[in-house]
Amino acid sequence: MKKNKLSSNMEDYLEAIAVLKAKNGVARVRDIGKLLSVKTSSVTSALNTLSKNSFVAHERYGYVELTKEGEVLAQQVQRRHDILIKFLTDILTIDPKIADEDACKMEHTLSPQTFQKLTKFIEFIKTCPDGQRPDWLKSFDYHFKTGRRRRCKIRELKQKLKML
Amino acid sequence: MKKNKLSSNMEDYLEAIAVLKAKNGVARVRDIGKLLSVKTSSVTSALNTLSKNSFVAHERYGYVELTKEGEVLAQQVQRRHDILIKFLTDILTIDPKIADEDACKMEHTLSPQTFQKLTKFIEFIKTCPDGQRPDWLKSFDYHFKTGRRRRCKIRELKQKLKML
DNA sequence: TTAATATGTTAGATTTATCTAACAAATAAA
DNA sequence: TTTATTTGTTAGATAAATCTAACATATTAA
Repeated sequence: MKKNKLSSNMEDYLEAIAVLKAKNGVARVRDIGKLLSVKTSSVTSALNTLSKNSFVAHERYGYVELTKEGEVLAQQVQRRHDILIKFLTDILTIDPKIADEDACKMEHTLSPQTFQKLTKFIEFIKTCPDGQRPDWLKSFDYHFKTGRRRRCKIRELKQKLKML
Repeated sequence: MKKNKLSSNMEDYLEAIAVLKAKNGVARVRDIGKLLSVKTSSVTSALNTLSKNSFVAHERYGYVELTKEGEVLAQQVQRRHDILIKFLTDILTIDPKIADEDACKMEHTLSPQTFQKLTKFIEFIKTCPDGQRPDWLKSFDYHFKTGRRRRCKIRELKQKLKML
């Protein structure tokens, strides 16, 4: 009983299970519910669906385990979440809590192409060495706060050259 | 019977109505259904909900009209859609069709803070004048395609200065 | 102007995700 | 080891969004 595409909701449960295992060593129904802000009965219900599709292994009253497949999928979701968080916090400087909420909304549905380009874009902007070329992030921060642009080093250097 | 917060789904219907009115002058049930890829019965059902909440005015077998409130909300959604499209196509150079799909997924739920920062960010990057400071978009495109960075004008100018 | 076609509506079923309330099992405390 | 508390499950209800199929109204064409 496999499925190639889980709902955003089911992906959320997988992700929550992975997060809890990483944090506490085990994932319990109660904690999954707390993390996702749903009642435990909703968790049980979701786990039944995920079990039928072989993404989790769960016996009554036991801890929740991810299958190999479940783990792979959870990791994919987490990777996408991380990319989004990085963009939102490091580049747009969104508050961490809001960034996390926004990332949760996007992580399930955005196209692979967008994730790929976004990854490259982040890497491109963040590895921009200060001094060697202008520091985009600082420039953007300055622009966001003041509405103005920072002084342009290239132009100034060109001026100097001319004067010599 | 007002509501302060419509579901993403209902916002989609409002947006579709606005798009059709702009394009064809009128919005018909059939065309709304086509645009959103749902059956006309689903549209009728949605219009009932929107009517009850005073976002549309719709009499049986007639054209669909937005109320003042509906129009305001539709415009807000469209504005958010445009911001996202601009970022995805102009900066990340995502294919227009995919960009549109992705924008549709984000436009209803992202935080105001993210939209605000994103708007500024786009403006900041796009008004970067070529020659005066490095053209970020071209540099990113080069980096995305080759994995390398373009030559650094500042460093070269500094070298020249030293040599003199 | 009637018949054919297109469009819109209604009723009722289905799916997904949630909830409450009653119950069952496991764990902790007395 | 009983009792109390916490945790997990089940059954059944609810809400949103969709669908199909039958029907109603408009529009177009003969």
